[in-house]
Amino acid sequence: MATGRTHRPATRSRGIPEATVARLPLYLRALTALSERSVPTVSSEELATAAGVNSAKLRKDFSYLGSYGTRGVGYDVEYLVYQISRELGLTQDWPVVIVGIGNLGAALANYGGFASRGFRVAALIDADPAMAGKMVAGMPVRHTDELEAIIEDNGVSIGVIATPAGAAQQVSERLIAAGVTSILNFAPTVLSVPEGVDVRKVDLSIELQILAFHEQRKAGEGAAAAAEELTGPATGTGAAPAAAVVPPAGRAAAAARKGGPEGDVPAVMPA
Amino acid sequence: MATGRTHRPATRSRGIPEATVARLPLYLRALTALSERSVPTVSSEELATAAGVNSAKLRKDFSYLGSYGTRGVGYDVEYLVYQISRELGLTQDWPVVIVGIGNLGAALANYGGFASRGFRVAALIDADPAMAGKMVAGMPVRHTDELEAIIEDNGVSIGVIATPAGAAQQVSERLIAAGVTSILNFAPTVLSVPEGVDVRKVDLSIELQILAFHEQRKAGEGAAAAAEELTGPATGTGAAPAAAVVPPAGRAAAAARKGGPEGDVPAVMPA
DNA sequence: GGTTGTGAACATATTCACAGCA
DNA sequence: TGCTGTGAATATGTTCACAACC
Repeated sequence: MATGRTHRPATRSRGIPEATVARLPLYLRALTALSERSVPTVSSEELATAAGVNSAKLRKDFSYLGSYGTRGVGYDVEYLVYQISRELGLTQDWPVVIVGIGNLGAALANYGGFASRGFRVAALIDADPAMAGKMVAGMPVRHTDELEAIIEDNGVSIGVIATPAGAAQQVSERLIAAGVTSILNFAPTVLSVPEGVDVRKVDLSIELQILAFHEQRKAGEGAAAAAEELTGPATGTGAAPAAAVVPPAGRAAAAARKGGPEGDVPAVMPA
Repeated sequence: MATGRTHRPATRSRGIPEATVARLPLYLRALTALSERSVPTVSSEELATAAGVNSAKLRKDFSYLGSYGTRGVGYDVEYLVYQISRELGLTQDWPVVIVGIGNLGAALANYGGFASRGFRVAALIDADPAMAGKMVAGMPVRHTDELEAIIEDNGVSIGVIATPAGAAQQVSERLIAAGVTSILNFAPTVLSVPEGVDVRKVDLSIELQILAFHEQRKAGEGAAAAAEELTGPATGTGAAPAAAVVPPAGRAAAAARKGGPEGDVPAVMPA
């Protein structure tokens, strides 16, 4: 997901595991809710439930930050909120720009969670001259021509791309050239960026496809097992020399058998 | 991420690794682009570059699907498109409902990739009576009262939640009661759902926080290393009995030293 | 020669289970 | 007694490197 920042020596235990980092915001949200209800302390069990993880994982995650709990008691809510915020870099606030103010860009601009926790929308930018000057979420939309100036003037290091796929790569290049080093990409494209720039992507259709995969499994249950029988015992733990799951002759047959309900299934078979 | 579907025997090698499933849509997209350019075959190296992964990983991923390549040649693009589509369950089309037609819901409804690859928006649903009947993305918005009927009539098994956080849990319960078994949740809440229901979440502020974490690291570089010196050698591979990284006395000091630039840093320390 | 498919090595992440401390 | 913090065990994921094959 993150593109740059990959081949660090890894030895020397510096740094928190990526999987842990990805969960810290979850804990922070749960803790903030507790804090608002003035709950003073919380056990790993309770907090884990609220965050939707299991308690051993949570304790291990926290252990990477340091020993912030009290045995027999639990964690001090306020203190933990502070420590996690600090770890995530949310005690400073980060100006961000949103590029591409269509439906999605507007939704992001209006998103409350944006402004609250450490982030501030510095500018909304769109390539359409007709959009320039229009107010969205209480801010004027600015034209792409100003992109570089906006980033430099505001010291923006995080950019959000909500443009159509075709524009995303070029936008990312301009953002990076102007000083942005982290990008959140909503466009359905693989961005290619230089070493040291982090990219995270959010992709609706990928998420849906993953759900469809599991959904299909649920529906298939017995059917899938039956199909498996046809092709041999699926090589348990890999004992046999791993014959292809579907033998070459069976490929075309299997594909042909399955005439998709939609007309868009390619009928092309390999030569 | 996926909530249900966790404790399957795991033995017996059934199924494709989750990490692989998550990349299949990426490959599919890259392959579709090649297909549109009428490229007949592609090597693992080329395809991996297009999808933004490395080629060994891609080959291993494909090996879980079966032996679909030709040594010395590469993969047949059309054939692979078909195989991956089938594996993901995209040869059938999935009716989905979008609940919560605010800015985000509208953005999702308008999202092209939605309709194209195997998914069809069956209905847009909103709780606001004033929204009912309004046209969004060429479809009339329908009121929440109709939710159950819509799901049953259309055989919807995938629901997208784009409501405010407060409404999400209740909406998910109604969706599930009506027959939905997969949910894509855009609301910043942990949904609690019964066994067998898959939930994936997309959360803007989590993504931003993860970026901020890395961004802070970049800025801190030397500073972080220096801070580390103050607290001891960070227990290499865990030889010492793992003393707390910051000793109890140092905690308050460390926290106090770091006066956040913003005024919203909680000054509360644990008793 | 070129490229796949995959064991084996390595790396990361999760879970267990319990010692250690309040 | 209750709950944290963490080694050790396990599970999952990635990468290497090369035999098998076209």
